[in-house]
Amino acid sequence: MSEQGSFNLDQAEIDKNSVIPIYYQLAKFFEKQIRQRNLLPGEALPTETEIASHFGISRMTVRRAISELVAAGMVYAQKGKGTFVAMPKLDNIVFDLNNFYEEIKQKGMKPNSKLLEAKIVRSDELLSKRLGIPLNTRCLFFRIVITANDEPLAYERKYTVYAKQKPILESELKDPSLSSLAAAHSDSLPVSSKKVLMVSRTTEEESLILGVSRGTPVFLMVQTLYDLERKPIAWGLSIFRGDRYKLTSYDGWYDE
Amino acid sequence: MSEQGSFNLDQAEIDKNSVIPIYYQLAKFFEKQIRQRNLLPGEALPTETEIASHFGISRMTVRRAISELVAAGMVYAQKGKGTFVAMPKLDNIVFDLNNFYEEIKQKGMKPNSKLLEAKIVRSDELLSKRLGIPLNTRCLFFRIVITANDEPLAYERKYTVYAKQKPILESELKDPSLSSLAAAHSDSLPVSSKKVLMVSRTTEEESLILGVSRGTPVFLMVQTLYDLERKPIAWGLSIFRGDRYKLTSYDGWYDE
DNA sequence: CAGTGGTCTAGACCACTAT
DNA sequence: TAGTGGTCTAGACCACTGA
Repeated sequence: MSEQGSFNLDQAEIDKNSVIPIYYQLAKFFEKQIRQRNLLPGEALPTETEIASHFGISRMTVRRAISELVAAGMVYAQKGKGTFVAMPKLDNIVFDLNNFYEEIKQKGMKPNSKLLEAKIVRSDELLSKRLGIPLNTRCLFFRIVITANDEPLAYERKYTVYAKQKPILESELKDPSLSSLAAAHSDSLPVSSKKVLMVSRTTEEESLILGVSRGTPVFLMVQTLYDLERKPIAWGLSIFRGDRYKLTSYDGWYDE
Repeated sequence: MSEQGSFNLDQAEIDKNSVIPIYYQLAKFFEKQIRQRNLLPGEALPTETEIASHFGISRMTVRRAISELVAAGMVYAQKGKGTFVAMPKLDNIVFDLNNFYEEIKQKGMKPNSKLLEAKIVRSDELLSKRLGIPLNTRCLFFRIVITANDEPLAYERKYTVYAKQKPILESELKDPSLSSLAAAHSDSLPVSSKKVLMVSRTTEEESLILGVSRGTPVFLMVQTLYDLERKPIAWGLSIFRGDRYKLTSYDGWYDE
């Protein structure tokens, strides 16, 4: 008796001779069944032995498939009971602004970054404190504006210790990630990072560069990079226009 | 010849008769070695067969251990070459404000939430549009202030369709998550969620409630919950004081 | 070519759950 | 007790890498 809603193992098309691994095909099958609501939250999946014998595959392969779903948070397993479709976690608040460029592109806009300034500076008291370095240490200083369709979106200022005498390459400006800059120009490798997101208002300078009126609300992100010895080696400050930028996060399995 | 830095398989204390699974002990061992910098980014782990024979365990068990590290992003495997310690991803910008209460507690403060108002309203045009319901539908309306050490931190307004006639319980206010409210009071189950984080300035009302001057920059989070048919069933708006709240994100493996 | 990780099998024993 | 998921084994074959 396997009548859980409209779910049926026979709907699965598992090709044992495919180049695509069996466990992957199987995981995708269950994922699809859950997304299409043929398996509803709380319902039980067939048992591992049942699935294995149905497809004539090893139980270990079935387990590999199910563990993918467990990792994705779509099902949970209970020892001695069975495996069940999970309730989507809807109160996870996770904002991801990984692909700044990608996000802009996805909105059909043309991202670009413009270097305003790049120079070697001697660290003043504040910078020395932030980077944990002696006064007057040589540092690389960058100012960058990120635009979408030629409209300024973000303004970034970044500092990193300038130990090597390597020149600053044009290519480094295309995707101005602080960690690659620090890796290239500082003495040591960045291995950990701290980022803080705050709200703020634009200063006079920021307003001019972003083309907004003074005091406009903005996202302010401060990033500090550390080396193996837990010493800061780079520091950056990014201002994102609040009237143009927002973070979006989706939860749940039902996209359509 | 196994002389990768100060790393040595003999340092591992694997108890094959422990209740703790072997793969778990092994994964923790490698994790520790990486965190303690005995294995550095780019360095190779011993091969799977080497590890297996060293401890007298099956290669599958070794693979299970390593797959934990791969999932954690600490190592990556290359077919035909070997398994290597990864570079920490430092430009992932992932902000997580899951445990609002926990975060406040961790700072040694006393979190609390106070119900300002809870009533049944008839949906006006705007709310009807947001929730995709007819005009004048009965909705549950909440207003909550979250405080830390009696200082207001956030102000939340939440709406959900009020289909059942269940009374509003006091306990529902302790951890006022929109999804549990919607599950309890609307007709259907929330299965997906959209959250948008923006910056804004306080209105007159918000300023009074949060005890800040008008126009103070704030985080503004809007959450919409959807049911299985992709219809919105709840809507909430949260204002976080920008002068008291910030989002922090750490990357990398080296905590100390 | 030998060595690596990726997949898969057909068993096994265990702890746990429900009856 | 019977059935479940969790762990583990000792093999196997494959595709890929580098010399």
